[in-house]
Amino acid sequence: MSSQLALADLPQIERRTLSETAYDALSDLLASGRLAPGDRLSLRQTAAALGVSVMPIREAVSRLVADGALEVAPNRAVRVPILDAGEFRALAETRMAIEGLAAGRAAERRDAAELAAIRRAEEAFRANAQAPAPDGAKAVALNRDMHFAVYAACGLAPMREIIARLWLKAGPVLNLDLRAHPERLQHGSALRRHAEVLRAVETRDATAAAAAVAGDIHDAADFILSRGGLRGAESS
Amino acid sequence: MSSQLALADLPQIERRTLSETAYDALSDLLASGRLAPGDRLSLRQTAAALGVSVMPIREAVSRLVADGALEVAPNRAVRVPILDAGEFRALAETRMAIEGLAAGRAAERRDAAELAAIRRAEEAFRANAQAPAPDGAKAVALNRDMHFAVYAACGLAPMREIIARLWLKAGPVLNLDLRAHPERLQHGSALRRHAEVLRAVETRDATAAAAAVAGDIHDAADFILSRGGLRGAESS
DNA sequence: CTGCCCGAACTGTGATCACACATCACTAGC
DNA sequence: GCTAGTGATGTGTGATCACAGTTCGGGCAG
Repeated sequence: MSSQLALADLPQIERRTLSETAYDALSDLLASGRLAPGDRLSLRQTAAALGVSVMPIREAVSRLVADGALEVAPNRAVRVPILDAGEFRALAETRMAIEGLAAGRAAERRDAAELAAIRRAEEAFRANAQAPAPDGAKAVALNRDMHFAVYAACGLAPMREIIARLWLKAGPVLNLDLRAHPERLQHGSALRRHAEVLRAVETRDATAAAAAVAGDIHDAADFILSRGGLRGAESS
Repeated sequence: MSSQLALADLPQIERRTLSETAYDALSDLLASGRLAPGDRLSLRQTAAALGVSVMPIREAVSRLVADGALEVAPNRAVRVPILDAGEFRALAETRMAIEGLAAGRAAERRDAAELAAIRRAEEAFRANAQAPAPDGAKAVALNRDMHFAVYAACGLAPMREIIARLWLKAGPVLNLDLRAHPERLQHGSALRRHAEVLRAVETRDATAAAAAVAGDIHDAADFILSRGGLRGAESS
């Protein structure tokens, strides 16, 4: 029957639950640094803000708590975790190890299309950073795009999920600062590190790619730590 | 006041929500392989089995879904994911990379107490495996204890959480088989690999520790893949 | 003016109900 | 006899209500 052909062209109707939408919305807030460490979150208030009942919010929040991106205090208050210097350092070291691993694999296995995507992401980040007035919020998103363009080429889906979760935990600490002071993009090392990553991926140099990504993470973490905004922080 | 001293000795009352308890119960079922890939899970039935309402179960299940330990089919049915050969291989490779990393760090940083704990875990696993009639369920638990005794010595809390999540995803596939055929413990390579891990940690040989853990994971994954129980599986 | 205390408002947790949808057995129609 | 439609049953999802606990501010006593 000809109708079969017409039906085959129909796009699948996407079935998203409100919980997923709420999870995405809160994730975005956390990853972009619009929720700062220590900020409290009320189920009812966020439910009202998103125009839904508390149920979808509960599920979204409980997932984020499981990810470590949010925490429930013994008082049962939900808030963005405040990392002390030691926890932040451990998180940064974990990221350096795992994201370095992923970048190394990406350098070895990437194909032409993936390389092109990484190159585009690097260019976009550079264009914004070198602009007369860099956009902090945009820089956060473009930085994320650049990193995940690399990790997408590593060929391991579980690895990408793990890294996404790590970013959820580190996002509030890292990006709050970047949003507030986008000018450090121009003097910071991110630009140079990204160029190193791109070059290593181009030449299939796994060791260099891992070192460049680890260096990028290390520099950013060092900057945050030296600024001393964390509880119990001491420089280096 | 002397009552202050007496009060200080009181252990903290643990405030566990029903959701957490349910999560632990389901995690245990998954990690030990008592829930097999493809098994369906009904919220109402499990709620009745645990003697609670569906609410705590919903939160527990949604967390496990977020971890990838469960999945909701487009039909909205909750079930244990059925990994095809490619997915299983990617998961195994990710585990080899990350758990190898953790083992390497553990070998470098372990202190005497951690070494002793690892040694005890290795002995316990060996004792059960070399018994006339090895206990499959016990072997699963002891194998887990051995691995996590090593990872606990790596000094990075986020790394341990990541590995725990990976085990949740791989558990049903790996341990279902081991529970059914515990006799392969006697001929399998797990015993030898564990001894290699212990030796490497004793001598602080990071490279050897990483290789031994990766080898252990590789051998188990290879065995599962060669057995061909996975969709789209071909040997090696 | 300062300290304590009590109560109102809010928090997350859990139970219960309502709803749209999927599945499957069964039956009426070809 | 076989297919398509129909109903009952069970599913996850979402809303609403009830409750114990916390927090915070206003008012009373010192």
